[in-house]
Amino acid sequence: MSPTELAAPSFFTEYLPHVSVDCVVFGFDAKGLQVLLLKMKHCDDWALPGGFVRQQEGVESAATRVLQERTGLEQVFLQQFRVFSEPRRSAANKWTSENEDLQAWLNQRFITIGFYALVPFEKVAPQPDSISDACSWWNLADVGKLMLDHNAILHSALEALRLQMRYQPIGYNLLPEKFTMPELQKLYETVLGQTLDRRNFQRRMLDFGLLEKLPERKTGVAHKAPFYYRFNKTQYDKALEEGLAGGW
Amino acid sequence: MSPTELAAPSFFTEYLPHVSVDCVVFGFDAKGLQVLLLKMKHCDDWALPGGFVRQQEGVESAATRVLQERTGLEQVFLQQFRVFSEPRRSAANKWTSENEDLQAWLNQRFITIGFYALVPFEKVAPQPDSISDACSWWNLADVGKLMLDHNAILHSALEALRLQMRYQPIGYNLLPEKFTMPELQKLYETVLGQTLDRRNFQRRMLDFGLLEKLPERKTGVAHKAPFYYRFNKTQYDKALEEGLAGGW
DNA sequence: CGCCTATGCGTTGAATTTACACAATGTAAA
DNA sequence: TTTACATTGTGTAAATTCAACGCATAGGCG
Repeated sequence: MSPTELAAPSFFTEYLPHVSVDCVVFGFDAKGLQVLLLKMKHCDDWALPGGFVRQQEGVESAATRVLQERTGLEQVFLQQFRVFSEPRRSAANKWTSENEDLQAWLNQRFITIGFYALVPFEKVAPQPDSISDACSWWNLADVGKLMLDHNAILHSALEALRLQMRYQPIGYNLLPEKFTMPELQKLYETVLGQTLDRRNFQRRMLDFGLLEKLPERKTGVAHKAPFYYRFNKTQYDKALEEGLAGGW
Repeated sequence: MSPTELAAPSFFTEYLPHVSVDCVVFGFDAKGLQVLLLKMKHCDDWALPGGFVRQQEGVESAATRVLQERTGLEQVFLQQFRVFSEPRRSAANKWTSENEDLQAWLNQRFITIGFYALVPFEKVAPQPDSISDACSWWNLADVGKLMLDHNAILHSALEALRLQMRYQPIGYNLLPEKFTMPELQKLYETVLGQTLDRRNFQRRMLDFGLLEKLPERKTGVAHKAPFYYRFNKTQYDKALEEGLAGGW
């Protein structure tokens, strides 16, 4: 081996061994709740976007980096929710690659730190990574069998998100800056998986004191045009810190 | 090196590198909420009980093993709540030991998975580990500066516990099998850090349907003797699964 | 220009939460 | 023994919150 080969960058020197991060990226559009998935090379499975932790970074940075690379977004709402570490979860790893370093890296046992992210659907430009050949949104209801235990991770993320909604507001990261009350309600109904009374929902949301009603109405819409609202970021962040009162 | 030395057990072959678990063990007695801490050798700091993850075990098993070794308890309520991974959190590691293997191991960068545990105070037999020379309960209010970022971990665990109380019952793992309503209330007040109305508390707890009133009263107590209660384990576990209604 | 659908705003009764009142019990002091 | 006192058991009324529903209005569409 030549010195240059010895000095060649390796996954084993760049990243912490045995540790990965996986991100459940939620987006929201008219069709409902969407999840960002990667189509893995050399196999039919889709997988959650994931990555590894550099020798000198924290897991949040690693997840932020993954998110930036897959979505192009700099600022995302990111929340770690659980570690998945059963030894057998990695047992199915049977990667083959011309790159021996990569192959050995991927066939390690991994413990993975699960994050969920809430991102503005329409601002995302999905980008596959080096071991996948596609990256795209999937409607939550259409997601099939995923790689390894990624179905369990996805399911767990949704549970964590539903729990979070009980005491923290959501929406700032999932909706465009201006949105209507029916759109906000649709978001809540979709994530919670239940319908809510239109009038009680509106009263409750307004009572939280996070919304600012704009003077303009949505245009080009059939029937009565709803007003636009936007979040008061100051109040919103305060509610994230201190929590909301009740919950659904 | 002889073959036997090569085959000698090493932390690096037994455990996953860079990964640790730390446990915030909560107990409860008449003096309030207690935390189990270890006095580290060769330094004045106290620390949370922690350990490492074997090559073929999950992080929950690792934490359970740590708990078993420090408390003697087999069955404990254990909940992972966050990963602590800032690179600089390990920067303060300056362990020295005659055991070079151990020294190199301890001076790695670690990401640690935080767990909190709820245990029956009076059944615990605290046992120090190999790198500590004492293991004992501390009243939460008396805890001073801990090793590394363990103060932050402890604080974060308490926050997670308070959050959990909003939608899940606690007490089964923190109280003796038979307990009085004032004892249960004291537990809630201590963890939440606020006083609660005695009569409303009782009504609410009973309405949850988790308690069974026993025909006996506490004896040897000044003033009116309160009845004993115990948890209905079936209902309790159901509530852990499905969550409670409201919250404080 | 009326029809239909969805929004804005409001009302009412039920359910829950909160704040107290009062009797009962057992210890300890008078 | 009696009395005082602290604490528990049970109940109730007011206040607040929650849930279900009514109705007028706006705006596109035939």
